[in-house]
Amino acid sequence: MQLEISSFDALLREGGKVAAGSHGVDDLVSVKLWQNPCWLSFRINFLALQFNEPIYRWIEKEYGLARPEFVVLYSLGLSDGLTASAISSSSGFPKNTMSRAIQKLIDKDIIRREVDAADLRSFVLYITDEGKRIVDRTMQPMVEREKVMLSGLTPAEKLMLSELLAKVVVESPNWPPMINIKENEE
Amino acid sequence: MQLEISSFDALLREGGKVAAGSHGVDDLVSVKLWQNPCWLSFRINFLALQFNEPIYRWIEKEYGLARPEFVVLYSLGLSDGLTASAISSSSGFPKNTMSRAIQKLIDKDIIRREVDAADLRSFVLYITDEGKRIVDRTMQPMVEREKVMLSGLTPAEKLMLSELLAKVVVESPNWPPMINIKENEE
DNA sequence: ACCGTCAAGTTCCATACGGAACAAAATCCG
DNA sequence: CGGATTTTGTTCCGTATGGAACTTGACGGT
Repeated sequence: MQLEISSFDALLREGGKVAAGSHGVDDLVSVKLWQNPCWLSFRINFLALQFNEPIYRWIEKEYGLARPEFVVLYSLGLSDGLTASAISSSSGFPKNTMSRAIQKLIDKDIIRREVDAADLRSFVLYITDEGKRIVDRTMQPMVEREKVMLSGLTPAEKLMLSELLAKVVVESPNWPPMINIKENEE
Repeated sequence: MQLEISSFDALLREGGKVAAGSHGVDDLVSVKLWQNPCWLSFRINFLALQFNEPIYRWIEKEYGLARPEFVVLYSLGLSDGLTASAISSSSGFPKNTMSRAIQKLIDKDIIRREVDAADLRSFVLYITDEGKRIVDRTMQPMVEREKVMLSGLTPAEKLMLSELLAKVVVESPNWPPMINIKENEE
C-alpha cells in the first residue's frame, strides 16, 4: 500500500487554506475541505447542495413543483421544443422520472406535448404561457442565490471560476466511462 | 420587468466559450452551459453528477453500501469518533437517513458505536478495521475519478479551481439563509 | 431544584425514486 | 424488403427517502 501522496496533490487539496482561515465553517466541513483526498467532489457536492436545497424547497412551496418537474420546465425555458429523452440525458434524471414529471406538468397546463410527425414514438414538448410565467418568477431568486454564493469572490475570480468549470464540463465527453475500475487485487 | 442583463453577467456565463468550442458535448448541455442565467448551479450540479453517479454505483455494486452509508463511512475515515448529527449536518442528509445508515453499518461491523459519557443522548461512532479496509479500497477509484475529471486542466488551473471552490465554501456560513425571498409582487 | 426549551436519535408513514420489463416505432443490415 | 437491434416513452413494483411526531437527555433561567 504505497499511498505516497505527491506534494502537488497536497498543495491542490489545501489550496487557499492559509488565506481562508476557518472562520465560521463547521468542524467536519473544515476537515472535508482541507484534509480530504477527494477535494473536488466534496466542494462540488457541498456547493450544489447549498444551491439546490433552499431553491428547490422554495419552488416546491411556492409553485408546487418537485425538482424533476422544475428541471423539465427550466430546460424548456432555455430551449423550447425538446424531447423527454434530451432532457433526461442532459439532467441525469432517469427517463421514467422525467416521464412522470412531464405528465404532471401537462396536467397542470404548464407544458404542452405534440407528437413528432417525423418520429411517432417521441413527443416534442413546449412550454405554455403559464409555464413561462413560472420560469420568469423563479429565475430571479435563482440568479440571486448564485450571486450570494459568489459574493465572496472578486469579479476576476468569478470569471476565472466560470471559465474553469465550463472547461471541465466541456471535456466531460472525453472522459473514460469509469469502466469497472482496475480489478487489480494484488 | 426590466430583465436588463449586465454585460458582465453575460461575460460570466459565457466564460471561456470561444476557447472551448462545443466539441462532443450534448446539444442541451451546450445550451445550459452557454445560455443559462444560472451558469454556476448547472455546472456544479452537472459535475457533481459526473462524479457521484459512477462512483456510488460502483461502491454499491462492489461493497453493497448505499450512498448515505458510504457518506458515514467516509466521514469517519477522515475523522474518527464523530456523532451522527455532525455527519448529518456536514453532508446535508437528514438525520433519520443517517440514523438508518449508521444502523446498517453497525450490523455489518463496519463501524462501532459507543455512548458518549458526557452526553447520554448521543453516540460516538468509530470505524472498525473492516471499515478502514473498505475506505482504503474505495479511495483509489475516487481519487482516480477526480483526476480524470480534471485531466483537461493544467496544474495551474487545477490549483486555481481548488482555491476558488474552497474560498466559496469557506464563505458559506456568511450567506443569508435564503429567507422567504423578497415577496415583492409589483 | 424545577419547568420550559432545546438537541440527539429513532420510528412512522406517505411518497418519490429508479431499475427492469415492456410496447411501439425507427433503424440497421444482410 | 424482413428480422434483429436500438430508441422512445410508459408501467410496474420494491425500496429508499425525508417530513413530522416522538423519546430521552441536556441546558438555562428563576
